[in-house]
Amino acid sequence: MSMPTALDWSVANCPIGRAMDILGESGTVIVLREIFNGVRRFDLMQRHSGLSRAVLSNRLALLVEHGIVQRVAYREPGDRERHEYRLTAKGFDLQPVMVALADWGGTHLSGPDGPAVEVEHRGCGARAHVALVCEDGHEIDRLRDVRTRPGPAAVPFT
Amino acid sequence: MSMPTALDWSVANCPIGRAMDILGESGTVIVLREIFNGVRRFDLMQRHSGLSRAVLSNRLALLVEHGIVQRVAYREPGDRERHEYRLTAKGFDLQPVMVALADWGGTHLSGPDGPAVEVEHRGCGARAHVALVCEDGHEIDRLRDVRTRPGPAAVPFT
DNA sequence: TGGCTGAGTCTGTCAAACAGACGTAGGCTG
DNA sequence: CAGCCTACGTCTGTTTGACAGACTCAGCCA
Repeated sequence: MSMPTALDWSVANCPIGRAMDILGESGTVIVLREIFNGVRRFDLMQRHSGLSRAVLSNRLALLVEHGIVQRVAYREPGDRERHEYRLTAKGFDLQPVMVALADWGGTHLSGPDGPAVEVEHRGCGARAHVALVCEDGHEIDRLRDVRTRPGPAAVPFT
Repeated sequence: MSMPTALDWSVANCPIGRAMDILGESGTVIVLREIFNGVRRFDLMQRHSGLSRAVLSNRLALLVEHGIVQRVAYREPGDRERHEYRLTAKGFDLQPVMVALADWGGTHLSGPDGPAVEVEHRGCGARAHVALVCEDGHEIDRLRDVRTRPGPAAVPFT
């Protein structure tokens, strides 16, 4: 075979697999959507997302455990101490994933009226979307110009 | 409240929610990873991904149903007719999602040796990653410069 | 004829999701 | 200070889904 591909490499430590171990749990991405949208408190998150309390509680614990969100105590005047959930830097780095999802969903899964949410460039006001760029700075507009290759930690597939 | 956010809008037709109705089923993204990596046949896909046959069968049917992959008949000489699974244009448009996931997983979930898979710009050979750009052509390097806003099909949240 | 391969389907068990009730801590109201 | 309200969970019983592994079936091959 002349073209080596990710075919021949073990999938045990694949970054997509590892990411999906966390994000693939049902509800995780929905929770992240709420937090990216500024919903930080349990109750509002539950009502807004429609997830059951048990699952929301579980997914928040999972995200905290992986350092994607952190649980922060705060106290509003005349109220008892509460906690809210905020993105860490690691969590914030998921923004391209979220925008890519919103982009695809808005393009391919919206009704005739268009998407219910858009992503905008703050200040400029234009719609933002994800693009592929390479480290030499080229913007890649033909997606087929991209392929996967084994990285430093690749292990052959048996 | 001076800052309108996606907070106040119904989530029923949210593009991320709709996307996750498909991609959030456990295994869907793993199947897509295999297909993006060029694995097109049931048996190899099953062995390579580690998914059970039943789930793989289900997820492929789901992806076909949503027009993300198509089932194509082919026949190798001296063999009976078989089928393989290929991305449609709609499926191919998921590439930014996959690259964003690989990017994040490679950065935040790899062992000390680095990621097992990288994405390269074919020809140029440099690593590719996702970036946010706005429709006026600005590259957005500070992610906080991006926010969500209600789109044309937004519905108030009660 | 019987075996092999690719591509699924079936079965029985076990984990997880759901709706909805319950618990609890602390402030507030009468 | 008794009882209520709110925010934030946990518990329970039912049902759905995942998993491993056996079974099926079609067609080529020896």
